[in-house]
Amino acid sequence: MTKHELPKAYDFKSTEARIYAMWEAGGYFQPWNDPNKPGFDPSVKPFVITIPPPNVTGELHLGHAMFVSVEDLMIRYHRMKGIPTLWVPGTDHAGIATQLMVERDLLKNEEVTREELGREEFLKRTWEWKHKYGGIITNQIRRLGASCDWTRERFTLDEGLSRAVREAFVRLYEKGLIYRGPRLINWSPGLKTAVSDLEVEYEEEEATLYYFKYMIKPSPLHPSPSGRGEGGEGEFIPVATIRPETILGDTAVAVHPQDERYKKYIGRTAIVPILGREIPVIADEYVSMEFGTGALKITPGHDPNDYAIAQRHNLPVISVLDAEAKVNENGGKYQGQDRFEARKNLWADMKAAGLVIKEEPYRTTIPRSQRGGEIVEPMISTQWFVKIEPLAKAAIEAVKDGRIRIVPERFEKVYFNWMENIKDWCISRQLWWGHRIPVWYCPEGHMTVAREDPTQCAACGSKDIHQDEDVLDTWFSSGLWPFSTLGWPEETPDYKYFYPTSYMETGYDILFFWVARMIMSGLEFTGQIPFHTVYLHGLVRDEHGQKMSKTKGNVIDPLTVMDEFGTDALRFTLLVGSTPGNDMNLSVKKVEANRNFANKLWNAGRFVINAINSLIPTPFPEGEGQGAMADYTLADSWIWAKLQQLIRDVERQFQNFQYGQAGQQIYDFLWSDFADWYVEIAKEQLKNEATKAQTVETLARVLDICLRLLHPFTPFVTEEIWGHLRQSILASPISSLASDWPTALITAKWPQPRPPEGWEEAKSADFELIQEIVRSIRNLRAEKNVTPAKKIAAVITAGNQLDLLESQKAVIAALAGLDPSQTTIYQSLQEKPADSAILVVGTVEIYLPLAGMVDLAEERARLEKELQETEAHIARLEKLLASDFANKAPAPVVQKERDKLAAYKATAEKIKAQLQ
RNA sequence: GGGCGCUUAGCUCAGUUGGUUAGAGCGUCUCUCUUACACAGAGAAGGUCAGGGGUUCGAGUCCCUUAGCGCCCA
Repeated sequence: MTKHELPKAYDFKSTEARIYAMWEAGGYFQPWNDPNKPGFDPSVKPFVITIPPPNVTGELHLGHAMFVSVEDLMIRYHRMKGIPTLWVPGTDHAGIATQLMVERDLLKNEEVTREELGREEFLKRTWEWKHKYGGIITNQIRRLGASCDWTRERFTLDEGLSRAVREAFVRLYEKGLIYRGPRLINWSPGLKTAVSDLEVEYEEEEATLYYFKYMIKPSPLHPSPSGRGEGGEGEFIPVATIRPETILGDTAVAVHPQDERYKKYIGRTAIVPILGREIPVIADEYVSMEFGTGALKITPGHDPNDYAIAQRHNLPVISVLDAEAKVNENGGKYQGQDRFEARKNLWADMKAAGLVIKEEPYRTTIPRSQRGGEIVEPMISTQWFVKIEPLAKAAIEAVKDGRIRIVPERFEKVYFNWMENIKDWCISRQLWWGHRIPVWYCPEGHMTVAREDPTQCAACGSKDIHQDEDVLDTWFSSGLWPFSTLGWPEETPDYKYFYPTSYMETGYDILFFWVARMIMSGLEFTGQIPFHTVYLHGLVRDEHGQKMSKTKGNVIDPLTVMDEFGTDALRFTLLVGSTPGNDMNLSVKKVEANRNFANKLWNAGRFVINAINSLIPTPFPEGEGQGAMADYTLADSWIWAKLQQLIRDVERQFQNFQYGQAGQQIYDFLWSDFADWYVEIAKEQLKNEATKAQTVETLARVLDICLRLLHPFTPFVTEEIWGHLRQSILASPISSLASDWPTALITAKWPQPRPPEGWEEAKSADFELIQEIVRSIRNLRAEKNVTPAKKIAAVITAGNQLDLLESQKAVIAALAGLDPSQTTIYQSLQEKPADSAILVVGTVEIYLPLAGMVDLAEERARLEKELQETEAHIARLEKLLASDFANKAPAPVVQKERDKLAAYKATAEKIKAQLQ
């Protein structure tokens, strides 16, 4: 038996990797009830989370650290409760991000573009890239302590998941819920692909509003007001636009039907500047008379609102831009020019032609690509879409009827609002990295949509078929994640047992991207909800609430933080500093404080372990130290009662998703109650052979439970200490204490509260009196600058608390720095000691003879001040109790106030007597 | 324009069925290297809980309203 000394400070660097390897090797991350193994019991309900898959080529940021911390906490909690627990890890292929990264790399290192390389070669390179860098993020997630089942790790481009994607696509197609056609979509000219509505971000920016004349074609039917010429010469409608280049695609000018200024032009013909194309002037209620000039140019090919108007009026749709956002053949002499160049040139030409009215600065929202950052161009393009309404309807229902609960609840409203206004989802992307759309075309124009790659056209049998060039939106595959990772569409044992999953935990910023789509897909494809609870955490910001960004330079790298303070410190900070759905501000200072907490825990552990090791290895008599209350000291009883309350509180907080609150309470208990009070008293109790054994046992039990409660928050340090604790106990006379403990804390049982036994309140009240006495003495010592090392004498009158104080004399003396041999306790005194400072705590009076340090006048002043405060309380409480409060408030509440009043009155009496 | 959130100590934040002296960490000030821990211990200062109104015996907590900040959707 070796009892090597533990280091003075917790060394996370030498601990974390070793502990993680131990867990993984021990198979602890796998569910104990596994449908693929013998002895499986299908009747036991599992707890399951599928990880929100990070980008395979991504690197760890605080968003990852947050979700891993929260999910690992949920998983560890349920695992310790004895529930078969599965956390499925994995990554997604992140079509755009990954493709961009590989393209950039190719250009830099080999000076080739993907087009030069060709699709097949490019994909080969991208897979190479994935194999090389794909493990980075998962290893970083391991570093966070994630207890996920790595044997079930998935990737969205895996064979199985690809089959799921195909199955999903084909099923939707067969149901008529997928269609292909030209529609106005968001085009990213930088990425040269369509993106979905969600991938466009709108930001208010400085822009220019260009005012110009839409000339009305002269007409003999409408004589000119000036009376000159054939009529109408020089007439125009003033129009304003942010994007003059779209003039090239105008197919109408619209005015409000009631607008007196322009009514007369309705039905006439306007002339597109420079191009000279003739277009109608139409009336539409949509036009706002107040905005701009009150007249609107209609460009259905490049504006969603205009597109809607065009559909109402059967206007033609003209596209004037190509895939790179350069003007196409419809743009006349501007063909080939970039959209912004064309804007400049066209405007100059219009100016020359006298069509320009003015320009003015204007603030407006500009749509930008979430990925590339360039201005997104609404364009007509042939794409694949999911007809989303029927899916959304079912998804709304699932939340409305409570089958799915969103935490915090307010996000249900956000969810409904989005779902109810949802638009068809553009799922095709003009990328190469992703799931290629399973549709083949033949020269006859037939489409073959198939689960397996076909060899001929399903309609005409032509062998001359080619697959659609596009791939699917990455979110299409991640929407299937909760079930595709479990084997769907196969009815695998995993799928049958672990699906539906339990929680979906992620940031609120991807409620729509993911959670909504997962719910829709889950209901559609599996006929079941994919999870019953959605827990949304907030975003991590810097310490002043600013969004972290590279340009601001305020990014906190979780890896750096972990290097400096340890994983547990970071996890604890993220978990305790946040509340569900609310953003949190993270500062390195906080992480440092929690590093200190881990160290505090470590040292409390060290103390307990040393105490256990100091026990003489002779077993106690049978039955001793097994809960015979009479043997326990007041402090033992108190800490035990406090601990039971803590277990109850923490359990309640976990049930309500109040993890931060739970963590805070454990922190407070460990530091303030256990370390500051109980451990200090234990030091005294350990000196006494009569109380030593029970003290060691209490220390061990309380620490054990603390470690268990804390384990989901700070898994490494707790596992490490618990291991040492267990070893020490097993090698000690109290070995029976740990006889049913497993070998690792990760699977130790979650503490169960004991029902209160009735004595708790009285013991706690007694102990609190002792605490108050100690505090008041310490307070006075500090005030009088008595050095901590100096032991002083005391005379205490205890009144009816004589027995209590006698029994706690050693405790009071030790904690307050009294000399026990010079500390005397009486029920009452005829004559009060001279030259003493006097403290009054309820009915207890404490005389501290501080020769030479007590100034009588000063003492009087101090007591008078105390009396004043006490009397203020008495006055307040008497007023309160004389009011309606006494009749209307619940009896226990009133009684509590009455008791307080009585205590204050007693104190006041004592002080008054002292002042006489 | 619609919706949501936030505003509590110098800073960052807790405070979920309303219970009457509002808490923590960091920072500040005193004292102490007391044999678990100076990544610590003991003590102190610091808040009319954004403003106004209401409900209630009682409001940081519930309702209305104003202001500032932030987010989402259009």
